[in-house]
Amino acid sequence: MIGLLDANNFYASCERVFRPDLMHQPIAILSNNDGCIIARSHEVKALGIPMGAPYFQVKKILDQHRAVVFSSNFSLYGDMSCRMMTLLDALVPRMEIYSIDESFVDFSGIKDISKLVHHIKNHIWYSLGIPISIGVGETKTLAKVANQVAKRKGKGPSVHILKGESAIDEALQNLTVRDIWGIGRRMSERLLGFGIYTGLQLKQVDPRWMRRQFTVMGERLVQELNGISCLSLEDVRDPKKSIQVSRSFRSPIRELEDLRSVVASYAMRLGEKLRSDGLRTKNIMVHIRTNIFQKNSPQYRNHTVVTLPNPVEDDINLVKACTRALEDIFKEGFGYHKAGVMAFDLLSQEDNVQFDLFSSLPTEDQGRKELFQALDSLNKRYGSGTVSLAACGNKPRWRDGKKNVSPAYTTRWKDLPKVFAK
DNA sequence: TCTGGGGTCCTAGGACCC
DNA sequence: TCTGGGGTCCTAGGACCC
Repeated sequence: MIGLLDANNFYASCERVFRPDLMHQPIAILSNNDGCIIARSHEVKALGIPMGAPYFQVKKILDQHRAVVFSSNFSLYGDMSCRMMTLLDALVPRMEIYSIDESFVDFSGIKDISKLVHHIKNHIWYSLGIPISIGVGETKTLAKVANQVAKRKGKGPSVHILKGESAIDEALQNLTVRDIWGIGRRMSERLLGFGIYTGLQLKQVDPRWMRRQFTVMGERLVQELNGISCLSLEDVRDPKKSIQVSRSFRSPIRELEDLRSVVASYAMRLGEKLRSDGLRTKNIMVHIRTNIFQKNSPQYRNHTVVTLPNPVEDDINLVKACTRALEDIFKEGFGYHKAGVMAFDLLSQEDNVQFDLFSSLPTEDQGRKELFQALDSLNKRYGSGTVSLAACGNKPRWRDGKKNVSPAYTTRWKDLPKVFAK
C-alpha cells in the first residue's frame, strides 16, 4: 500500500502557525507582485474563489468577508516543508517527497497501517501546527483518490484508507475524470466527448484503447486505477534537468538597459541555484514577452539559447551569456511584461567535462604542447580527475548549400599517461 | 490599472548513421 | 523499373503537476 500525505491549504496553514489568531479567518496568499491568488484557506475556497484568480477581480469579495491577504513568503513555506518532511521521514520506512507539501509513503510491510497514519497525522499537527490529510491506496493514483476522500471529511487533519473493490468503485463514482491525478483540462474535455464522466467509468475503460487515444500516460492511468502499479516510489531524487528563474513585472519595461539589469539579476539567482544543487550548465535560454493579457496591444515573444563551450555555474559567465542572449531577442517598441532565464541539460559535478581545442594541430610537437596546456587548464579549473581524449579531424561538408563542419573520425585513448609517455 | 513560478514527461518528425 | 532494415539523436510542442 502507498500513502499520500498532503498538507491542507499548505501556504495558508504556514501563515496560521505564526498567526494563531487567524485560525478561523479566511486567508489568501498572493503571487509575485500580488498578482493573483495562489493559495486559499478553507474559508476562502468556500467563497468560491478559484485558484489563480487575479487579485483585483476578487478583492472586493475578500474584503467583504474580512479575509486576511498575504504576499507570498516562499522561504517560510520552504522551511516549514523541510520540517514537515523531516518529521515524516522519522516515522516511515520509505518516502518520496513529491512537492513542497506532499509526500508518497511506502507502507509495505507495515502491519497496522491505520494506526501509523493516525499517528503521523497527529504528530505533525501537534509538533508543527500543520493540518495534513493522508490517503492510502494500492497505487499512487489510488492514494491520491483516497486523499481526496480524506479531504472531503472536513477541514481538519484526516485520513482515509481505500481498500476493497467496492470501496474503490464508490470513491471513483464520486469523482469526475478531471479530479483524477494526471487528467488535466484537455484530456478531460476529450474524455467527456467519449461519454466518460466519472472516475469509475475511466477505471472500466480498455487500457489498450486508452493507449491509442491518450498515449502511454492514459494507459498507465487506467492501470493505476485498477490497482496495477505503474508509477513507482522514487525515494532517491534524480538531479534536476532544468532550472529557471522568471518573473512578471508590475509595470512594463521598455528599455534594453533596464531589461538587461533585470536579466542579469536572474542570471545571478540562476547561478545560486546551480551551485546549491552542485550543477553546471552549458545551455542557457533567455526569454522575454509582452503582456499576453493585453489583447489589444501588439504582442511579441522570443527566446534564444546560448551554448557555451564549457560548463559554468559562476555569476560572471552566466550574466555574460544571458545579457548577450537578451540582445539577440530584444526588439524596440514593445513594453515587456515578463522575462526569464533557464539552464537545461545540466551536468553534475561528477560528469565529464569537455574541453575543446579549436586550433588545428599541424605537427606532433605542437599538438603535444597544446594538449598539455589544455590539461593544465583542466586541472586548474576542475582539479584532478580521469581524462579521456578525443581527436576530431574536421572535414567540411555541405548541406542545403551551406558549409557545415562535423567530425570525420574519433579516436579515443583510454590511458592518457601511456600516450604521453610515447 | 492590476492576471505566478517552476518543473516533468511524452510524441512526432526530421536528420543522420551503418 | 524495381529501391532495406535497424538504429540514434535532436527539437518543438503539447499536456500535466504543484
